[in-house]
Amino acid sequence: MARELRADARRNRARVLAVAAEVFAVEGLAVPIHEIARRAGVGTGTVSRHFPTKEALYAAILLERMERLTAEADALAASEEPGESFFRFFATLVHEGANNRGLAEALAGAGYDLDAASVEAGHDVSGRLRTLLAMAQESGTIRSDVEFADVKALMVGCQSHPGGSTDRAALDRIISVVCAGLRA
Amino acid sequence: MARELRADARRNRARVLAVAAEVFAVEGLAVPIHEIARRAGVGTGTVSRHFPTKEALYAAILLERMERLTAEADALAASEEPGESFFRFFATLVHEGANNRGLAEALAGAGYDLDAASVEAGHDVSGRLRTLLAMAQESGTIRSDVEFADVKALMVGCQSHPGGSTDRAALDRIISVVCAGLRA
DNA sequence: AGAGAAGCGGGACGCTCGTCCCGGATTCTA
DNA sequence: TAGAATCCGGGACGAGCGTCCCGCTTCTCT
Repeated sequence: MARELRADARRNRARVLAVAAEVFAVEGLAVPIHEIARRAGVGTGTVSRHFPTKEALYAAILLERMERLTAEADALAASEEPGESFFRFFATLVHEGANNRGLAEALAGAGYDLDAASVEAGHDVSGRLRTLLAMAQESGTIRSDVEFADVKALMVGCQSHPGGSTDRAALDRIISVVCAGLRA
Repeated sequence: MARELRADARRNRARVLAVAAEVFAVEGLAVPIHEIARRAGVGTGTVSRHFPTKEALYAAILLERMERLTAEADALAASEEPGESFFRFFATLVHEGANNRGLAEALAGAGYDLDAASVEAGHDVSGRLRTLLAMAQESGTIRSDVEFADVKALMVGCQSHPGGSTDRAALDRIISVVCAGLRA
């Protein structure tokens, strides 16, 4: 089943992936497929052959990014400071999402059911955040009454900060507000 | 220009307004006009005659609600505790938005340019929040480095809390987290 | 180099949604 | 109560989008 792809097909596939990653990051998941095809200099048929559905296209892009994020979370979970680990991962997610509208939308659940796919692939970003939260609460760093849904909502809010992709200071400021509020 | 509306026309207009208010609150601004017409027991033409565009329809609904909110903000601004006034108004907005998806989307700027219309009508909810924030910072209750955009982003986050329309405790909890974080 | 397979382009199709329009029904007025 | 003004219903139309398909091109392998 692992048929070799023809050389031009490989090239086109890579072009589409690169363009789509860029476009999704900057403009969100709502960009039309036609537009991605146009910018990649290919026909729409080429896109939909490599990625039968739109969901498949950004799953290919976002799952890779989620893999990196879960790896980072696992490293943090192994560290010795549960509280700081949570704050650090939270900040990472916010920054990542602010610079990648597509990812932010996916994490916010605004898109298709990408969450299920990521869980299945073992790249469950939300799950790691939940784990780190539990550890931080266990250690007494974070208010014990906050729930995971609260944290997720706050994360979505931070990511929605206008100009968050350019104004790094603003992002750090809003993160510090949230983290201060979460502290026990 | 103030031509009297025919009796059946008045009835239909009121039905459409009532149904639309309900539907927008529960399901957000994305519901099709056809669906609103169907639930109101009316043709789509009837809706679009009374409200030439979709934006006009929910402007008619949301502006009234925004009017109440700005009035409340003005009352709070006249009180003697700038800090608490801000927190109270913030909480009001979050609760209101959590129980009214359409309003939350409008405040988040997700919809059309309703903000401009509300400013023109003197029901500038965002503006009032900005004013209360400035007063609270002046009085030293709130960190002086936070900006209005930060507050707005946090508000959007709180409103996006899943099940915020049913779980009032969760809403109060996340609000308390944010307010604690904002304190100087 | 030539045959056959693999891939490409972009138009076609189906769907959803907002807006417009017109023949017919309803209400108002004299 | 009859004529005229007003309003209603819902189908038509156009725009935007995702997906599929087919005639043609390009690559690969011998």
